Amino acid sequence: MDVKKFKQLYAYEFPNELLTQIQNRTYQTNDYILRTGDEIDGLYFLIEGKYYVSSLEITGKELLLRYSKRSGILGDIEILEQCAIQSNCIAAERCEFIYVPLAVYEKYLKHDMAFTQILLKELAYKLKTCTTSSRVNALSPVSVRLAAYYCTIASPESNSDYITSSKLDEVASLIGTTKRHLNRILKQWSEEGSIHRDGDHIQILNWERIKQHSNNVRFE
Amino acid sequence: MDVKKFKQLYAYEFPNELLTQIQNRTYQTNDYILRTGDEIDGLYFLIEGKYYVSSLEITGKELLLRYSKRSGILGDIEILEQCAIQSNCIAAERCEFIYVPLAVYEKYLKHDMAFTQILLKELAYKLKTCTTSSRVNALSPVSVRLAAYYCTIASPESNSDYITSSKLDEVASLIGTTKRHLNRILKQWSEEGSIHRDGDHIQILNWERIKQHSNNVRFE
DNA sequence: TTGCCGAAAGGACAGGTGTCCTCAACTGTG
DNA sequence: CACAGTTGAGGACACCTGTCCTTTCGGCAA
Repeated sequence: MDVKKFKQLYAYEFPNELLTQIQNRTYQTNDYILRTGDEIDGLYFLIEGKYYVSSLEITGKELLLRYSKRSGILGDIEILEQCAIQSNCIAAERCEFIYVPLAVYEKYLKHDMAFTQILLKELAYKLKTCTTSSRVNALSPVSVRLAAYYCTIASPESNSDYITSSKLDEVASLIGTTKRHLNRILKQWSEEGSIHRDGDHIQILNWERIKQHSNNVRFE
Repeated sequence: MDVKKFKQLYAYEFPNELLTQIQNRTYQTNDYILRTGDEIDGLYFLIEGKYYVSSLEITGKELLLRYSKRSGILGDIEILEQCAIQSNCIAAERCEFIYVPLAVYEKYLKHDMAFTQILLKELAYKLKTCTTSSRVNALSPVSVRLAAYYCTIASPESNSDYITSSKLDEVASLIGTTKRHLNRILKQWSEEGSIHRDGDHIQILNWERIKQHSNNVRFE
């Protein structure tokens, strides 16, 4: 149980009597953590890894809503609004969560001021970034969004200039466009020498240029 | 002081000793309630009227983020994230707010569980709708957004089929487009007989058709 | 090896949308 | 009344982007 890590990240210590009831949950890359429409069963606190949140359209299209690494909470909206899961939450890499069952929240933590403050902070943060990205998404052309996407997922620590194109198709739907269009943009970037395509991999040759394309937009 | 109204809407009663410190604030149509970049001074609880939240782009473009009537809180993100005001909040009609100075929140209400729960609920609700509209906005053509806009602002109670086009230009930037394009769409709707343009006013002749155009999207 | 199949890339085309510009109507001033 | 300035509508054009379709290529079975 990584409660130490949890304490570090969220500045909160669970009461001792609850320790037996909270769990560790681990997900591998591409695992679904939450699935749209399902019922929520508790709160998930990210303590390691990275995940993304995407939502399905009426039209079958998908849209990347948020990217989270280090400290991020899942299930909060659903529990507070008492609604079905709003979006798909998928592990972008191996993820570890501290899982608090809904019953534990309802019975104890709901009345715990310090804990409530964590949720409050998190929601405010999410809302702020959602607002930003809403704005940006609505007004940025695909090329900017794609560049922003690369800038976002390229963890500064991972030195690999290779971005495993986890299916170009997938990337496309994540930023709300089509593979066709991504190809167009990638071709253009290839021609200007900013990237090199190598089968399923895309090698960024000129990060500066890509950052420039991204226009400072990030999916945080 | 409309604390009764407040209690009704938010199911919370201020401690007696705070009653002298909270205020009533009234805004007329088109008044700015909050202005992007300013410092936040407190929490605003809507108890009467309607306002909208819009945000300015780097490019100078504007985008309608949210429309609120009955019960809506302003200033929460800013206070919790300790940041400058994120968006412009403007009265769409005469608005009344209960205003809680920042100091009062910090000193008393921050530690009040019931009050914190209100904020928590509100944030969850906002986040949920923001997520929805983000999705929708990113994938709906302007015609849908315009229809949705009309459907949203046309309060069911106001029988007037006239929508004061509070400057077509303004509407355009609010839904993230240009006046030119709105003209195109309005002309089309005119031709199909759904609306009638009459100077600065737009008369909706066929609400059903407009609702159809709106594709069930709303800016709530 | 040959041929079929599925995936990926890209060509062609159309529709949505922004920009720029022109024309017409309206307003205020002399 | 005449004229200049302002504002709104709409024409022309170009670009962004999605859809559909063709071509190419690698893998796999006969």
